[in-house]
Amino acid sequence: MDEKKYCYKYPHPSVTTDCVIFGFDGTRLQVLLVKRGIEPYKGRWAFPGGFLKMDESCEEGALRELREETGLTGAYIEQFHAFSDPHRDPRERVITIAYYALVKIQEVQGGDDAERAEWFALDEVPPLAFDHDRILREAMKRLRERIHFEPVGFELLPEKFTMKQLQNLYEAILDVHFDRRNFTKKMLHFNILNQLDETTRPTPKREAFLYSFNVESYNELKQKGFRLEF
Amino acid sequence: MDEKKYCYKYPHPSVTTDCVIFGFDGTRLQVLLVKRGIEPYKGRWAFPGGFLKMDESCEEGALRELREETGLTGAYIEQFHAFSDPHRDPRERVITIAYYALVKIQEVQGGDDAERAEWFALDEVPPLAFDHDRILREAMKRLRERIHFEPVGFELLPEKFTMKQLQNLYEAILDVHFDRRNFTKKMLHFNILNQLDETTRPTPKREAFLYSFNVESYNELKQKGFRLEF
DNA sequence: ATTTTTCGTGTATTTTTTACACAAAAAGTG
DNA sequence: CACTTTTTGTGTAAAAAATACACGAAAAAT
Repeated sequence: MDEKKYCYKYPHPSVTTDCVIFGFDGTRLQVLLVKRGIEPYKGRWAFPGGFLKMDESCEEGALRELREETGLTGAYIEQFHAFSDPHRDPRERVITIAYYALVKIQEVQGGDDAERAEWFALDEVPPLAFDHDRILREAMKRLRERIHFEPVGFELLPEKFTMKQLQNLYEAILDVHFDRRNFTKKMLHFNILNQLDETTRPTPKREAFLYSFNVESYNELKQKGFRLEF
Repeated sequence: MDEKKYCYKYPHPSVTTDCVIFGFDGTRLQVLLVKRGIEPYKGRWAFPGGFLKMDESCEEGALRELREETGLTGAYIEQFHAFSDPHRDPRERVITIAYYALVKIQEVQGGDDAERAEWFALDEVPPLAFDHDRILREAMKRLRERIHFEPVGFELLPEKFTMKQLQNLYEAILDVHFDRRNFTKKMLHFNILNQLDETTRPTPKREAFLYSFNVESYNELKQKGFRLEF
């Protein structure tokens, strides 16, 4: 029989963490999904996540699940919402604390013990398990706000990137279009980019300058309470 | 004996909601605290909150606790963070989903069955129970961000208010100072204010125009994805 | 009547945003 | 090799927004 040895005077909900993992392929935003191997929603795609242990904070739990299910370690994660509809899980009362992670997509491919994990472009995400469709919408909404206060590119782009990639990223997240020249001008004015001497090696057409983020300048700027305007 | 009849195969944390209630007295931001009547932290001030029931969402739970502990009904609340340090409550593992409420302070005074509730100006908040000091800091941080996307004055100011009150509110939340003339100009350009024919009745010195928010214009503007800039 | 406080208002200057076009680099084509 | 195609770097003029700033009028207190 399954022994139920943890007893309480009042009913307690289960608590899970789920993690929406964002990556950027240079053109489009992507999310990493895992295929569920068990009921409910067996065979459906979902965000990696699972039950919280009693001796870990939600952040620790989210990072652990990330590692276990996708092989990702030390990702940048940020909590964005707790989902608590009493019937969001058909089995029992489960509250999930949702995080989003920003990862460099090219550092994730391969090396994962989770073959069940797969990247999907945002506009090609299949119907998800549980209320994960809603979770994704909320994650996007939060990311869109976040980008005004933090240069999320730090986490999503490779060390070296072109101005076009950076612009593509902002356009993908905010779903807008910028004039190429004005975007460059504005971005450089923030003074948080290093223009490198190198250019793109496997050049597509004409080779472009590479940039990297200047963490020191960014932190300095942030101290003064600035905002990235777009 | 205290019967423990709710049993699970794995340990479950307790889940509570807590609510940081912001009000504005025309000059300063205030928060509503309740004095704890029981251990732990008996006699310390804390945010109203309590255990979540199994058949209610966190939002419902937060609103219920608000009503029970302060008499407030139908407040505007917004979830902002789940606090989950394994030792944040000395008794047992408790995860709290924290909300902030924005209320019209003048509609709250009196009428409360909770005499234990009291308003404190932000810079006069006493040391709080549990990790509520941290919760307050996070709530402020979130409110400060929120104000760039939503006119929080809708909820914090009375129906009719003066431009000075509105300016004081923005200054209190953002902790900055604006030029009176420039603030007025900018605010009116958003076109979400109705200038009323009335002026302040119990006039302090010279009477000032009263304004109200124009919800329709605001919603229109919001649809287009605008941002309040300050 | 005088003083004190708060209110409403406008303009000139600076800064930021926006719109916009051409020449050079590389690759692909035949 | 010439030619075409795609992508890159770059600057300027016009419009809009942000800023700095001062005085006269209304009301209350004395």
